[in-house]
Amino acid sequence: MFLNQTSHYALRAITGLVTTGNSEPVSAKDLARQVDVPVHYLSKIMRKMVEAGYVISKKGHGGGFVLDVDPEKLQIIDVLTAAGFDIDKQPCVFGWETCSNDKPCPLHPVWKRLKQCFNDWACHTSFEEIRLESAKIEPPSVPFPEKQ
Amino acid sequence: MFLNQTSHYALRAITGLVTTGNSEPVSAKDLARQVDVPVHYLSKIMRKMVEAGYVISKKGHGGGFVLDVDPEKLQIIDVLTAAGFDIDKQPCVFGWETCSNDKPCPLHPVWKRLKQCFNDWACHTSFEEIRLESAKIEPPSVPFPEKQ
DNA sequence: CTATTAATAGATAGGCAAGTCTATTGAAAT
DNA sequence: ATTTCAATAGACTTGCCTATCTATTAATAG
Repeated sequence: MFLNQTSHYALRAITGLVTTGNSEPVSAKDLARQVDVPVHYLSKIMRKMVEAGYVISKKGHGGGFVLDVDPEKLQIIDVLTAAGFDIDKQPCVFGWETCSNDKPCPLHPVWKRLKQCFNDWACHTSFEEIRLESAKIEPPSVPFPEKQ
Repeated sequence: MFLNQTSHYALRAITGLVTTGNSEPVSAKDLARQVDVPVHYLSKIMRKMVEAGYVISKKGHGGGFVLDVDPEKLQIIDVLTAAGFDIDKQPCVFGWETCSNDKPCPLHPVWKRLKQCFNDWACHTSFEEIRLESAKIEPPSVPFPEKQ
């Protein structure tokens, strides 16, 4: 639910980098397989992460992507924003152009509560937390079946 | 943000019915104009609301839709569900088929928190509350400009 | 009865996000 | 130098949700 495919993929990709926690570059190909995202599509998304400064990309032989931030300092909202998500740009449930706190649509107060709740989650969940939580987790027996 | 167009429209439509609070049928045409949703599309959505038993439809001259529940008893989740939304069917961020509390994906614990938060909101917000909140609100000077 | 209003059903079309393909650039290894 | 690996760029295609259109059914008014 929520968010679009691109945002999901972005979260997956960064989670992938964070949990492998390697200083060696991970190629788009490998990362794509690990987090189950189409390679070329992932590349595009990773470009955005690079532009946002969360990841460094190395071209050529042995190249790939390396995380370039302390997972402690990286919140979910950062990745979503880099992927193009903007909570403030999200129109209210009614399509009123003028909808705002001053001129709210009928669902505004209620909708605002949900937004607030989402925002808290996105702003206060770091990838360090995700790393720690996922460390407890055993991956499924065949995590990402090789595609031929 | 969140949810799809259909869910948004459903919330708008029911909000429209609740806030006019009339026992007279409101035609799809009028409701469509009021809440700014394409008529035919709205009709399809309203069908679902009828099937769920939240609305009664009257055909023919003077017909339309009438709310058939106490707004107090109608929660946002009910309308979303009737519109086809199912929070449990929503796949986790990683596409793992097996993802569950037992075999969670790396983002599962964190994602679960968001779902919980959404769920609380959807289950504990009634249309009576929406009605009350929206009663305080003045609609924009030209709420829904007539289309010609 | 007939005309008119309105919901319903199903088929069809549109638009945009998602995904793919091809070519290019860049870096390392041999 | 040359080959090979890998990111980048951008054009192109696909698929699905959204929206529209047409015909049908149903109910009320006169």
